[in-house]
Amino acid sequence: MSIDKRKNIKSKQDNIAQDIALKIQHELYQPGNFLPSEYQLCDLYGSSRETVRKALKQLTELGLIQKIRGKGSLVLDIQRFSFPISGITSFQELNKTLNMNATTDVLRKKRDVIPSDLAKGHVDSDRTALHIERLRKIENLPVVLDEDYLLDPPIAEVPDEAAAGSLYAYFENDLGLKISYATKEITVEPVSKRIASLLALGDSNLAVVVRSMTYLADTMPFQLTASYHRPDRFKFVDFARRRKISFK
Amino acid sequence: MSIDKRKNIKSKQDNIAQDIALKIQHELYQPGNFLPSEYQLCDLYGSSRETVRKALKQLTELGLIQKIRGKGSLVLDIQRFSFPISGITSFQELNKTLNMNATTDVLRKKRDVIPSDLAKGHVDSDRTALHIERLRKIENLPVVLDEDYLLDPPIAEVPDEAAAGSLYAYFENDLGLKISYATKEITVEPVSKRIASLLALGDSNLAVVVRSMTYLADTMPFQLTASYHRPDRFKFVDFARRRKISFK
DNA sequence: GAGTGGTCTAGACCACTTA
DNA sequence: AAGTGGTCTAGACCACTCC
Repeated sequence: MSIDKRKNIKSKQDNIAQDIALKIQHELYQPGNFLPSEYQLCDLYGSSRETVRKALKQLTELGLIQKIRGKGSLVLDIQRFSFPISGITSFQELNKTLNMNATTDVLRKKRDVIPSDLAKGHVDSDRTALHIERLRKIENLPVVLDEDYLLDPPIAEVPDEAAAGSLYAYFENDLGLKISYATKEITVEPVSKRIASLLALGDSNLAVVVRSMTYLADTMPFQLTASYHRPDRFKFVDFARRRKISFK
Repeated sequence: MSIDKRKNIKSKQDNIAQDIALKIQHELYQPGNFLPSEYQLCDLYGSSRETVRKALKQLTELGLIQKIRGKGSLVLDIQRFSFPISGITSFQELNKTLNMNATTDVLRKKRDVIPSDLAKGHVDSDRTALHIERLRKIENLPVVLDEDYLLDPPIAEVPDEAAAGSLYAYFENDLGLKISYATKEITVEPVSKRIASLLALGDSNLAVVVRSMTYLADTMPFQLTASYHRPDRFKFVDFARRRKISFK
């Protein structure tokens, strides 16, 4: 049994899932049609059925397919709404995926104390972190103000290019961090005059605030973020499955 | 089109997941501690390791645990947040889980044409559906106005008790429908005077609008919903994991 | 009855953590 | 070295759909 043990991080099931996902995206498999059966996929990828099924599970969670017993795996029509924005996806990744004409102004990159509304219940207050403030514009209109606070272990410094580009690419590819999960909270709140003016809110002072805390695979928190969105440009799209676990 | 009215029989992995979830909720397994190892859980539940692992996968997706290679499955501290509201959870289910003092006024239950902003891109316009309008109050304050449109196949009628209580319980337990997934979209928009007055918005006319489309396991859509939330009472909490699949 | 997905098993080998 | 989780396998049996 010759097994490929090069630096490929991805598992067999991940490669299968990625391959099918791309075929769906490029419409080799089209919405309303069924994927090849699991046994056929076993032949196609030279793997066992459980491995194929784990790959299909990922596509199911993403909302790309729906499995129907006795029939097959139906490709869903995901084109109608924007792509699964849910999960953990950075602005820069979205920009590339959706081909938005977006720019980023880095307004600040300094060590600051973490604001209490962000630190609350997550990390010690009084703790300092690398504060990166970025204004996102689309078609030259300000739409999002991101306030990131990066905790020192594990992030000591961030190059200017990474701040202007994709922080996540820098963390994952250059620092080798394993970003694992995040908690997110969306509210609508009045904001300071400074923020209102940066977002060009006009007479109103209401913004959509997305506060999130992002963790590494070893459960170490490394990023606290507050994103302030213009209400009229804010849109959150989600795909969700009904859970089988209930809490009584 | 026969509708399966049998009770859903839970699989072994579901029972294991449910059992561990309850033990976490009741702090038999506490945040910061590790669950018994997978092999120990095999003994405990008399099952194979893959089955135990599928159960743990569910808990991982829910954000209840984080698996760390070489160490074990760490129980996460989810208490700080409201419970995972993400997924598909009805107001009534939340009410029970969180012990809110909530009431529901059914304002309307009639067959209506589906509004175009909801039907758009999902179902044919001009199609009629059972329209249920409900005002949700917490501590006697209006917080959410739900506009539900239930498609006729598969939902012909809804008893008053179900409308006032939990629609989902009626669909799943009485009609035997298998609710499977939903797409959701959150925006902030100006609303009509009627809605503004029902929500007691005062001088403002901005509400948070959550539009969703819910589907059955056979991909048949059955529910279109627009929920109008008072901005100052709106809070969306989410747990998300980094996806391994990328779209280039 | 043939083909599909749903579940479960027992075992194997690997990578990582800890002592 | 022992214990943990990560992955993959080959096979089994079941439930459902469609002809």
